[in-house]
Amino acid sequence: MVFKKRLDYEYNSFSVSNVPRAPRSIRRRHRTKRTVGDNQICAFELLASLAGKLLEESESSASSNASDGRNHVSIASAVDSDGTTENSDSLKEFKHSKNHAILERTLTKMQCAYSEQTNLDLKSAICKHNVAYESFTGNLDGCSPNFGQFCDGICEKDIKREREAKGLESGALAIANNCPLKDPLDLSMTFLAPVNSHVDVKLPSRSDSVPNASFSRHRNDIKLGSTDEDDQIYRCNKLSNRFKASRPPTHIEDRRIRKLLMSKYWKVAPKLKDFEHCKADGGINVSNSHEKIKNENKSSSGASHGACEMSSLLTGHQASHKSNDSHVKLSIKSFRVPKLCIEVPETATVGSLKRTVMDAMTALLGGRIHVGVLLQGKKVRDNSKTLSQTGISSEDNLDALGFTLEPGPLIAPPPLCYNEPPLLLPCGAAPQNLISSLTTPVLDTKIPDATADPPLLTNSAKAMDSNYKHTSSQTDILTDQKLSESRALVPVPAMNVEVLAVVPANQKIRKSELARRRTRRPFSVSEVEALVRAVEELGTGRWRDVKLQAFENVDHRTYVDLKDKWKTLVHTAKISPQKRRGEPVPQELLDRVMAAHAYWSQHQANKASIILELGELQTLKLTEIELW
DNA sequence: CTTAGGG
DNA sequence: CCCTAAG
Repeated sequence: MVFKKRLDYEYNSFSVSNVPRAPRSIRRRHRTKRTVGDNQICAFELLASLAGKLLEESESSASSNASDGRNHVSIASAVDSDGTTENSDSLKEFKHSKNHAILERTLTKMQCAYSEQTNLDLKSAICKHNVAYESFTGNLDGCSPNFGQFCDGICEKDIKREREAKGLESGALAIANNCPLKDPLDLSMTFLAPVNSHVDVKLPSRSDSVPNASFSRHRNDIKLGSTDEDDQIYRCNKLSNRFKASRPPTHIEDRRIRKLLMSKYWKVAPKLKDFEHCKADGGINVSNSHEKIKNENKSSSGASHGACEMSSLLTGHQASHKSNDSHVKLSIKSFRVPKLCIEVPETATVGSLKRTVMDAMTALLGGRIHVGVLLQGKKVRDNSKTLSQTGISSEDNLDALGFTLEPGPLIAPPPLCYNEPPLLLPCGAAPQNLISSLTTPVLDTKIPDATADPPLLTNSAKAMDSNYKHTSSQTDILTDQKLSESRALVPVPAMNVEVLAVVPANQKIRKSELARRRTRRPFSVSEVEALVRAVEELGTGRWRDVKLQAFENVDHRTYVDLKDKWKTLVHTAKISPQKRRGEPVPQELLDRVMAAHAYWSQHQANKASIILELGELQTLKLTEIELW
């Protein structure tokens, strides 16, 4: 190839190629240590994936699942708190998916159980079952990078510790945990997300309604576990094996996963109708049980009016009282996060699971969510009225005050968080994925740093094993579950159409972009300069080398990116300045681009012409000589 | 994995 | 930027 030819070519005692390529093996070794950023597949991606998968699954129905013998791990975060019988009905539907990992079964169980205690007091229910909550923060205001700000210490382990709402000053919406984390197997998940609402509220996650299962999150981690007292179904044996990661996940792996998810599960268009109605307190249901969703819809009651109530409901228990200074203080103790069922292949990595959950949650919370106010069950639509005029200041009415999370316009959630690793945790804590482990707290994985590779897939097999042991010792059900190959994550949104919009499943959303497209990162002039210099030296056929030489430590610039950029640079240089867009590239650089382009083009065609070329391309010549 | 190109 | 064929 051209490349080799160049190596052989010498002119005036210097080789054309100033940097001979090392043997592949060596180069590879070198590369292995390189990390590729962009691993953090944001929540939305996950969601998208889930949604797609879910939809597909729902159509293909459970039969396929059962028959193919594949096992999936399903995670449900909560059950509706307002005990309506529909829950039980819908829950039954879960049973058909026998192939699902125990977790799902557990969940089902829990749900059923839950339905029986519909009107359980939130507090009592939670405490009774020792459901623990941890919280993480998220930005409801459209997926801002802040989403990743999962602060430690946000967790509230005691209801009494709930902080007082700070009036209308804070724009944060917080979900706090009311119970101590007593059971390591908690599945509850709590969110602490800043929102634009002008009320600082704490919301216990939906877990409040799900006594048996909960997602708990420790320091940015969500733990999965079952608290089922009778049978600790949550067996991680198998799972642990599956999640073993012999090596850190590579960029490629991530992409593979994404590819799989995207290609396989996005094809089936979701039948939104099936999800049109959802419980008033509904949420995103990720599950492959189509029927279940239908049932829920059927039975759903309050959801019919308005797309809004469906998504999430700040569940009651808002304690409020009128202060002396005529301020209305509200303390929303719980915020229901819609049920979140996630199904992932047994072979999925922990990292992918984390991302899946993250995506699901992000999609849920990341959309343009609006806050609705309910008074006496009625929606207060007039934003201009004062609280007192509305009656919200009335002591009597405060108890009847409710908040809802309403899906905004059918707009894809802001992409911000997609690519920006949620890991940019301001808290200073090591960035971590939402869910650090499926098993016990022991699993907490360390996530290197925001810029490092996604920790998602970095769990060491060892750690996993140990964790698993821990878990398995308590339960062994998953043992016979063979989580076979996998399938992509299947998100099954079970909410109204509007809510669905929040999920990437909505076809109106550029699924591809939402799901996997990396964030656009325009090259800066300095980057272009570096690229040009490298290409001048190395030519246009050695992108890997260019990458190594000029962008070695810039993870988000792959050699393909560089190649593409060069392509565009050449194009840019050819078109009139008026047609150029973006940050203007100095003409000087463009000239060099053209020179190098012409130069290396010639070389490719005829290496012998290099002498002539050198004579003509002074800039290039100088650069090369200098480097040589 | 890299390259090279089309999308 | 993505995706893919090719090597």
